[in-house]
Amino acid sequence: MPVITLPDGSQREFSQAVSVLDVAANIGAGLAKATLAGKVNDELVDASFVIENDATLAIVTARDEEGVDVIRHSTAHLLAQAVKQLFPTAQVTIGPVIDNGFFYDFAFERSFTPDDLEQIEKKMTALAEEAIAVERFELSRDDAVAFFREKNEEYKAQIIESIPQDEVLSLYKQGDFTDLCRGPHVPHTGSLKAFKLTKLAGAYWRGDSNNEMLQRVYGTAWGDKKALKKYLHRIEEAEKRDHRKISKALDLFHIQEEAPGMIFWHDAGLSIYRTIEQYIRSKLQEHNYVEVRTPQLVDKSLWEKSGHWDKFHDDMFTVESDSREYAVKPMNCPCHVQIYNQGLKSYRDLPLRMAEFGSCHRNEPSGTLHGLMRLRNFIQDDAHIFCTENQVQSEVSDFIDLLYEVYADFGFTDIIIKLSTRPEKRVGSDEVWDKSEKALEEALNAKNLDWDLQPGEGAFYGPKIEFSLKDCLDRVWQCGTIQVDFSMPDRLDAQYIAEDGSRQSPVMLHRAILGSLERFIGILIEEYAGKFPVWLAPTQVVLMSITDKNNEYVSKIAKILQKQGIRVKLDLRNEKIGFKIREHTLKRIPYLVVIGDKEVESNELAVRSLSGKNMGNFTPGDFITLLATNVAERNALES
RNA sequence: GCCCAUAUAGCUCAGGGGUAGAGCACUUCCUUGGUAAGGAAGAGGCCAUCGGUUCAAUUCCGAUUAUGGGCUCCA
Repeated sequence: MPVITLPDGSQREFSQAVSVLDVAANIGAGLAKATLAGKVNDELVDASFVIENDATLAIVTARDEEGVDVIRHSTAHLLAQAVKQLFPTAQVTIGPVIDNGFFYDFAFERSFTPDDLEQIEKKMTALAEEAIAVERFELSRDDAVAFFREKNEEYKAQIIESIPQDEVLSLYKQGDFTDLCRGPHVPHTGSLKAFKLTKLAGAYWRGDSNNEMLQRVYGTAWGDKKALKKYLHRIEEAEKRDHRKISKALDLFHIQEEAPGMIFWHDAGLSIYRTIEQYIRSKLQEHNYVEVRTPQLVDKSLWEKSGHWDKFHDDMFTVESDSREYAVKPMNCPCHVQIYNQGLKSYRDLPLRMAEFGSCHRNEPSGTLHGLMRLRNFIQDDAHIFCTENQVQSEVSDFIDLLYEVYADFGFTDIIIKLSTRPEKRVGSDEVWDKSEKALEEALNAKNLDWDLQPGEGAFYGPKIEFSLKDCLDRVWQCGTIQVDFSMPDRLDAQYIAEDGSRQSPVMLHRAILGSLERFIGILIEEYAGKFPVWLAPTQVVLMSITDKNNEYVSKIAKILQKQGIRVKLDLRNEKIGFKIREHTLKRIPYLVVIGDKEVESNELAVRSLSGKNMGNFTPGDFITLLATNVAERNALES
């Protein structure tokens, strides 16, 4: 006689064991129809799950986030069923739920084409309309292996073989298609009404690049058509923020075939670049860093000594000259140690914080290049902190504070933090790794920050914290980082004289706030959709004359503004004012100033914001104050 | 590096086995116009590169390079 407690606290008593669906039907026919799954005692189960004893139950429908995930998972199965029907020799592998959708990986003798994708989607729609029942059953591990081997599903069999033998596995059968799955799933395919296959891609079997490549089909699925449409629209809007598109429109930079992965910065783009660089420089000064500059080409022997050659020589550019081999620097740290090594250092010199806007080249694999986000040549706001072991914790802590201060100035609040610990291939003793990992972890915890652990993802010389930001399509890019390194100073003979007169190796902290300036600018462009705040905008003001009679006054005002360091452009063309406004609005200029006879007469400026608001007339002095305030406070543009 | 797709005017894109198309931008002329496109005329292309098929290739096929979407990698 189970008593079922519903989320609103009400209870229903049944005279015998009941399924989730039974309870839903008992509440109402409409709810029964909408039921996708249930949550019994907080555990997600199928709608067919039978409740024997007293339990709490929440009916899961497409209105619940979990319900939508069930739909996504079931749509992945629907995709696999459709593929198997259209291409019987294709083999299924895995098909998990991801953000906003799902994917399924297949092995097939030929590549799927975009036409296939259309066909598959049509077949899926047809199968969904049939409302095929989805039924769960169980098999022992060995029976499950035999089951899939018999169906020529070698990949599936292999997956199951890696599961412990004593486990009982659940399988889901819908018509002629059966898949291994933990579930839960929708009761029948008729619950799948709003999905779309989005892209084809390659993916390695078991995520290992030594394995063969499978074909991955991505899709999105939602509770109803409206939600699907909303999502597709959102993606469309996000794509408009793509930094490559905006940069073309705003004339910020270009890349060309002769220099893949390297940026030709145009004047407007470089203006943003330099504003950021200057800003960081002022922060470094505030936090007692020194700035240095080191060579682009350094003899191979230094990279051998630092350990980079061993691990990364394939990814380094080299130059030969006078029978010597040089490497174009992929990072700045070994060079910074060379500066540190000039002159004997005392513990009194530590911590020594050495910064460089260092231009680095890395021969990244061709398939990884991505606009400004992943390049072969980039400049980091790099620095190395040489300190004693006892100073590590406070240096890490101070750095995190500095990083948050800077990110806040750029308007970023959604910062993803990951702590990466020792990889398999590494240098240094376990004792040293223990110590460094603990130092990072404690610094994070002391600040109550949310972070994820990435075991085995650390650099070869030490653990690291990564600070990542998202682009317009929610792809995550690492920007800031701090890495503890007990090894390199030793390898490159860095030392200091301790209080007791002994020679000690300093600890080195590798750290960057923005990371690659290029990448950071890419993210900024997408974050702001090109509408840069005044302090960053390449052109802050455009002065426009109504007729050429006003040109002389406009030029005079321009000189006054320029003298205050304001980035001004003139538009004295023989065009209508509406035309000029449109053009500069499309160029995302923060302030447009209209100057006609009235303004010349009153010695004023008619100011219009990028958002189209008429801000009224200003005296030149008041307008300068307005700009100066916005720059000083790093205000975002008003919307 | 691997899988798939793409490459036509400065930009965004259409086209198609036999003189190459549009819109915007550009140039010239007219227009001096008060808050998101005034009008007219003109110029602009080795259709990414290299091969192959063909009487004929920008179009079909192959390779290369680059870009885009993923996968792997990212000191």
